[in-house]
Amino acid sequence: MSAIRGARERARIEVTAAIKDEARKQLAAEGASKLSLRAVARELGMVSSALYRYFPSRDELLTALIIDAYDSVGEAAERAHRTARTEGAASAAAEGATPAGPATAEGAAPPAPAGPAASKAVAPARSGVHLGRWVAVACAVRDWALAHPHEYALIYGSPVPGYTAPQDTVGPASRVGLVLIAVLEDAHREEGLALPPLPGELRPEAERIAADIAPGLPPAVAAPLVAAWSQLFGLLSFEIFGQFHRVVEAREVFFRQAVTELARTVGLLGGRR
Amino acid sequence: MSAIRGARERARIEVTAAIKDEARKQLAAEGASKLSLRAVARELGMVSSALYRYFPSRDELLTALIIDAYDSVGEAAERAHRTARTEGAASAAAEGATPAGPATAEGAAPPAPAGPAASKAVAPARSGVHLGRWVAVACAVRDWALAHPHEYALIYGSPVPGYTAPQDTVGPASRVGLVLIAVLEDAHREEGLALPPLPGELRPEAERIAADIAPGLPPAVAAPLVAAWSQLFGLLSFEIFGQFHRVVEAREVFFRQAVTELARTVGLLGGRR
DNA sequence: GTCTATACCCCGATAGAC
DNA sequence: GTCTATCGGGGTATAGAC
Repeated sequence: MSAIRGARERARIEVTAAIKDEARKQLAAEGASKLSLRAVARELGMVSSALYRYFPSRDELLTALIIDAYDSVGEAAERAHRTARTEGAASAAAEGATPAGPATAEGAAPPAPAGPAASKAVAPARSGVHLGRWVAVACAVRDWALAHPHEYALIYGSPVPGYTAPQDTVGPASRVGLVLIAVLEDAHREEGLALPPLPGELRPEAERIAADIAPGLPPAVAAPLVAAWSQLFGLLSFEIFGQFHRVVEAREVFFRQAVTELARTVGLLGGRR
Repeated sequence: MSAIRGARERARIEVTAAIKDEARKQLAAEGASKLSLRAVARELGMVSSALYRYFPSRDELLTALIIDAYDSVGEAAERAHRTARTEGAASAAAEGATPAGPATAEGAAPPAPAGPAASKAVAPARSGVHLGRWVAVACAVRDWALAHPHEYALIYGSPVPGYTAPQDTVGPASRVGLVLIAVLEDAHREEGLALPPLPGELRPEAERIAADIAPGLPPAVAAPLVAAWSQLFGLLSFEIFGQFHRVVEAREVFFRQAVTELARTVGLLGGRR
């Protein structure tokens, strides 16, 4: 009896997955606002009314796709973070503040550690470990976005008109942000952060943000972190949505550099101030 | 005879405008991918086939809307730039580097001019005039976006599936970027820029970008400028598309601060390095 | 849980009369 | 330039038999 129920449940799960897979394909071809249960059913060799046993409406299917997408990019970010935290622990420090792979600084001053005396061992204050994690997470998000542009558009592009995301999406939606917060919290605890100046008029808002989403971070960092979070996706959206067409060609190196500079705004790179 | 032709042309222009207005309304209600000639015609009391005399296809109507939107935001940016350039010439300098309105720094160090000796008159190098223009342009774009969220989504959100923008859109699409370039070129010429470091691996790309879009700027500034341009729209997209929901509350002050920091990445604020 | 059938909508695009 | 009529699609959602 429970075997039967088990089999049924398994079948149900498989069909549900097949529906979502096909729906993702259609997302690519037609866009979220034109996602159609009928077309999905047709492609699956089912009849449209059968789908209603799995998703009570088109919007519920859309919600499932949105949650899956947030979970997918969130998991990519978390995995990159875990990897960078273990394997990268020793190696990143050697790379210094520019974890950019083979060819490093050539014509310009390399990003220097905090103090005016830039000898490497002088202080543990800016090892580059956390910057490396920051860049690794950002690159993981970018890789995900390039591999899943339509799911990216679904969650970070224009909202689907007439559709309002239910509460279930907010948890998955915050996963990438939580990873960025974790990177900064580690850095704050272990090495300290180069606190950006916090103008007085922003102080109440910064304190509210810190209290709400990152109680472990100083307000002077929490507010810039939210800004950097959105700016990271600004870079990605312009690349994915084609605004960089005929403007930026060496996309990856451009991205790495921009994201490294972004790290400065949240105190991960030290420097002046 | 020419009077008749004039009247006809006027009527044609008026009807065309009415069609676009109604289409913009539908953009808000249904989204770009569902924009429908029939619905527009219905709402206008016309019959659908009549619209084909004005727009040969749905995509042509979409193109017209996209061009209008780019022109609209571009003009807003240009107007803000002009205004800041004339009226703000004297007043901005007095404000210093934080052109934020009434309540300025309270609890944090105010953004200081370049050198270690921070007395105001020591050098003309960082007057704040150009920073003021930068912020003014950014705020004008934001005001436009808040006033026209659906047109914003049309041009800076997910691309419309199955639609490819024709060449006619690229001119209007670049207007905002050109204003940002103009701000930096003025600053470069008049006061110099605090050149960000340019890692060697980014150098060829930076030189290409500078040559292509901003021959008047050093490559070390041109590349960060493109990044800042996309990041500016990252801030806007997150605000317009609702990602800041329950995260950022004091949107305007948050934006001004983020955009001011963005100015630092393009050498408009001076500071370390 | 899947099927057929159905009610009741939508769309882009064109032909041809006026 | 606007109309009617039409071709040939599309869609959500439900009822009721199996």
